[in-house]
Amino acid sequence: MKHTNLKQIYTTLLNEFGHQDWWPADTPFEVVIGTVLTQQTRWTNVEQAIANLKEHGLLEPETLAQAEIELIEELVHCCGFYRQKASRLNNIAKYFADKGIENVFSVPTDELRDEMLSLNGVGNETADSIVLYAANKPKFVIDAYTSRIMNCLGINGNYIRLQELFEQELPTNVDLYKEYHALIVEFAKTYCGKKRCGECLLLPDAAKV
DNA sequence: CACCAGGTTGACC
DNA sequence: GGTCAACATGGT
Repeated sequence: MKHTNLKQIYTTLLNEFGHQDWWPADTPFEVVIGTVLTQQTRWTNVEQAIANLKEHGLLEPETLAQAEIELIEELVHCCGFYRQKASRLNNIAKYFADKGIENVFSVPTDELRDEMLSLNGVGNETADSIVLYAANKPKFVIDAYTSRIMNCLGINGNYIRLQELFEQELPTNVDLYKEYHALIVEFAKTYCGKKRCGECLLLPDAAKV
């Protein structure tokens, strides 16, 4: 079994890129909306869609839940997959409007994760992003970049396996989880293309123990 | 013009 | 458990 030095890698990334301070949003519910909109989509497009929703006062569970699907489709069109995203957002808004966002978030971490997973359009990464960045509970977010980098370092495994690896090797800390995931994304966007794998500045720190 | 983006789902093996 | 097409716009 291979080992990595995930703490060392974190330090390297932080020194290289500085604090990312994710997730950019005014409210927790805006984070929830963002997690769905950003699926397979550039963040600049998400910002536009969020601005559109905000203009129409649809960045709250109650109003978004009652909005016309056609209008939501129009506002999130720039994010792609706009039909499914519109209906999923509307459905998610109904869930939060019905339960109350404070109530939704005031359950134990794993319970919240399961609740989010039960919503259509919310898979592993989106559920964990909501748990971590909207509810401020400790769940390490794995994404395609993280998997790619770990594979690059010789660590393979499915989502849960990689998540357990990070959560076991790192101290349970919300701010650390937030910053680490953000740093991985910023690093990978520049240095780890799907086909390209440039000189990896992580390799020295990822050496086997 | 081809490829990719801060994925998820349902069908199938 | 894993793989795959479908979902769709916008940037390089």
